[in-house]
This record gives sequence, C-alpha cells and structure tokens, in this order.
Amino acid sequence: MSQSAPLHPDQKPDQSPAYITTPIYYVNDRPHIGHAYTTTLCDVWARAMRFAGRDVFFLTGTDEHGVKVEKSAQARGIEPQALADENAAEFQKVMKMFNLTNDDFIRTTEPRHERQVQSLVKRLLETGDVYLGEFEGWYDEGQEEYVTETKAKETDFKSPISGKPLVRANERNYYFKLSAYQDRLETLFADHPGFVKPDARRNEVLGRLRGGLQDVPITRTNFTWGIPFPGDEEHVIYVWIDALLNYATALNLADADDDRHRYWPATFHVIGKEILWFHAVIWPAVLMALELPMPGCVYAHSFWISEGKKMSKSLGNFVDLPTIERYLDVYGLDAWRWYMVNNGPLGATDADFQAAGFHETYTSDLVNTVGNCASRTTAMLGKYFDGVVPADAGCEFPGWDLKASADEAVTAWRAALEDFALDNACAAGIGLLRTVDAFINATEPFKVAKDPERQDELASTLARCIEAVRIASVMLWPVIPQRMESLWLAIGCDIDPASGDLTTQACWGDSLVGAQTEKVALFPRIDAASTPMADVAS
RNA sequence: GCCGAUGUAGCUCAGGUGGUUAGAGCGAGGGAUUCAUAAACCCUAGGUCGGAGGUUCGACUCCUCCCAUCGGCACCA
Repeated sequence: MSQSAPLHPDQKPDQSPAYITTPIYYVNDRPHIGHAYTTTLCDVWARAMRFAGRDVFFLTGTDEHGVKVEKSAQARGIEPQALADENAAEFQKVMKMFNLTNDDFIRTTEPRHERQVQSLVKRLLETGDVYLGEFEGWYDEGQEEYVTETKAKETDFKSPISGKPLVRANERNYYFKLSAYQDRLETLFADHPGFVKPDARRNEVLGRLRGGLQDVPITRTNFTWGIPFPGDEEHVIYVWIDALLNYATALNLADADDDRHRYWPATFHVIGKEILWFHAVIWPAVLMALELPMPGCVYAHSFWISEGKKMSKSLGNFVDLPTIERYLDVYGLDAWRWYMVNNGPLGATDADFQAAGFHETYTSDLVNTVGNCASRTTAMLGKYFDGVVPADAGCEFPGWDLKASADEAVTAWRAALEDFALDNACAAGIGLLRTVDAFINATEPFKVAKDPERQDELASTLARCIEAVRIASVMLWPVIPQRMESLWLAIGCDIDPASGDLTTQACWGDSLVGAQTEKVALFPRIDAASTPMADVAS
C-alpha cells in the first residue's frame, strides 16, 4: 500500500502559533447556551489546530466591571468584587462542564489586566488618540445612566423604569478618535475580505462604515466600578474598551517582553453578532492607534432561539445551565457538542434549539452513522478475523477507492477549518463514514466471508474500511473527543492528539494491520421519551 | 424610522453571471435484507421557490413595492 501524503505533500504542516478568543462574558448574566456555544466552537477549533501541530492559545474569561454589576451588588448588599467572584466562578464551572481546553481565563478585575489597560490607555493618550471632550446626552436620573438618542425617542424621552422624563445632561469625558481611522478601516476591509465573517455580517459593517464615524467616549464618571483612568481618577474606563483590551492583556502585550507575545494577533475572535461593531470597527481602530498587528478574522455567529421562539425568562424557554446539564446526563457531552456545532447559528441566521431536533440529530448522525459504521466494521473484523486487522491484499473494487475518498475528505476538512466552517469539517468526517457504509453495501463482505476462495477480497475490504474509519475518527475527534478516544481504544490504535501529528495520522496507511480490535457501540440508542423537554409554557 | 440580513418540500438547508421535468440531508410512507445499535440499502413524497407587480421569448435566480423574522443604529457585553 502506498504511503503518499494526502495533503500538501511537499509542504510541512502549518506549525505557526494560533490565537483564538471568545468574548469575555459579562458576570451580571447567568451562563446559558449562548456562552456555552461560543466557547465550544472555539474549543473545537483549538483542539483541531493543536492536533494539526499548531501552537494554540485559546482564551476566554469574564467582563466584571460596569454599572450593572455595581448595582446588582448594591441590591444584594455585597461588594461588586464579591458578586464578580461568585459569577466568575459560575462561568468557570462551564469550562469544566464542557471539557473546554482554554489556555487561560482572564478576568477584567485581575491586577494583570487593570495594570495593562491603564498602560495601554496611557499610550493612547500620548499618541493623541484619546482626548478630553464634552459629552451630552439623555440622562435617566433614576437609573443614573445615559440612554441613546434612539432609545430615548422610543420611550418618548421618559425613563422606561420610573416613567420620569429624561433630562439633558453633559459631562466631560475622554474620547477615542475613531473618526481619524475611517480611511484606514476602509483599506483594511478592502484588503482583507475575510476580516469579518460571515459575509452578511461584513456587509453590515461596510454599510455602516459608509455612514461615517464619530469619536467615541471611553470613560464615565457616573459609576466607580471600573478601572480608573490614568491620571484622572474621577473617570472610569468604560466597559467596552476595558473589555476589548482583554485580548491583548491576556498575552501581556503591554509588557515589554513575554512568551505569550508570539500568539498575537488573534487568528479568530469569535463573537455573537450583537457585538460586531465593537470588534469589527472600534477594536481594529484601537489596535491601529496602538500600532499593533490586526487580527485575522472576527467571526460573528448568530443566536440560538428556543423551540421556535426567542429565548426569554418569562417564556421559560431559556436554555440555561441546568437545562444543559439534563441533556448532558441523557446524551453525554459529545452529543451536546455535536449538536452545538452542527445545528447551531454558525451562519448569518439564527438557529432553533429543539428537543426533538436534538434527538433526531443524535440518532441519525451519531447513532446511525458514526456508531453504526464503527460497529459493523468492528463486528466483521471480530467474526471473520478474530478481531485482528488483516493486511490489505490489494484487491481492486472498480468504482471504489477509499484511500482517495479519505484524502479528499481530509483536504475538505482542512479547508473547512481554515474558514471556521466547523459544520463542514464535521460533514467531511461523517461523509467519509457514509462512504464506508456505501462501500460495505456494494462489496458485501458479509457474503464474501462465506466463500473461502475469496479471503483476499474480504481482507482487502475490511482493512480499508477500518482504516477509513480510523481517519474519520481523527477528523471527528475535535468535536466528539470522548467517544473517538474510546473508539481508538477499541480498535487498538495509538493516537495522541496532543502530539500534534495529525498530518501523519490522517494519512492513509497500514498502521492498524495486526491490531487487536473489539466490537464497539459508541453511541447508545436513546428513547426519545427521555429527551429533556424545554419547559415552554405553551 | 434608517442600515443590513433572512424568507425554497414537514424540518435544516444547496441552488456562479436568468433557460429543458427546482435539488440534498433528516423525518414520514412502502420494500427488501442482515455484517451492524429495529441500523445501512432501494423506491416514494409532487414544494405556485414570502406576497404583488415589472423587465424578458423565458426568472427561484434582474428591478420596484409590500409582508414577516432577526441584528445594528455608537456606550447597551
């Protein structure tokens, strides 16, 4: 059997550092499916890239400042930091629940972050990109916060909470000179069409960019729970600049030298579509001002809705942590990750979380395809070869070339990951298994086995099936790591994703020949009745 | 209100630059079979391609208007 490499035969695999981030999550919220989703996407990509040999840094964390946290804490009679600690712990619990492999968890109240934010803001002050100016707007005295012109108009210039009229108020604020970056931003978007993905989101940004940019205030004085502005401590650095800079401070970028600098800039900033503007426009402008290299891509996914409706507390269809835990109990973590990646809002439209859909996806993809294909292949090896993988006898099966199919799948898988098309990466993996199924149906090894004259044919068929299954498992591992690892155990192959040798592992070969295998049932069939139903009051 | 996106079979979606009977997966119905987790396989389902106009010999694909859903509209993560 030839051992030619399926991908970039002449090139070494890309071993450059890679940096992927989630937004930092606001501690005033409780973790829910949205947080789990974004973080899981990043985890899948990070796992795949590490396996592929890249030096990956995967960051997530919490955003802990701001008026809302201050008020929530006040309402409970505790210090803001205590509230932040409590909820940050809740978010960290999520990382454990989903077996996420983030390399760091940054909190904006950490000294390392605060110190660097001050230092970076100071730098902006020195370059003239931050200046002291006057801010005027509609102020809600009851809520002690400014509301936007649009919001004010919507509520007829009255406070939505107290009903009292909004007042015109002003204060001195530090501004970021966003307007100065209009041209450079346009150039950025023109030169890097992939800077914002998906395309629909990019168009939105471009459209709004055409409308022109105004400078943006980056400090507040109406609350104190935040990072003091360097040199003018009455001002607190406003949350979004505080928050955005986490991507830099986690890598100690404000410090002269650090090991983590090699990860900069981000390969992907994965975010939800609601914070696109900050990431696609303000963030790059700030980086330009700081003279830091631009990220490769801001990937803005859409939202989950639940059972056809927007998630809301009053509807009771919020997919929160306890709900998710029920799914994990019944279906297992891998099934949850598979559903997130394959049925989620990776594209421009929102995705619907449906209990029935979850069960369907689990059954058709994982039980009937991945599980069943592994099962029938290992069963035949057990029956006809006592579980020992035979050598490929080199028989020809016109119209079938599993090696070529595997190579194609791996190439497609790689391309999908470059694009953050995680669902397509899954499709490449599972597609190869469908091909194996079709191959078995066409060559009928279970009939061939009855004829002692056709042992070569039988060996050729099953050797190729199990090798294709092995390669598919490599592609599927980032999404369903637990079950793929049990598969590896069952087919006696020694694969360690941490070794970064995916290129070797994804290569068609005969490494399994002689391996002792046993029949596996990777994904148990589950009674639809035990699917956790959303508590939708209908 | 403004900007943008989306609206194609029950569900999730494909459908460069307009052109014979509009596709796939899942589900559903039927069939056949056993290597396998009642799985894989075969056949079937006839959706006015959101609505109304228009351009054209001809539009799902171009234009206009309308409707529905979603995001943003600058401090709201």
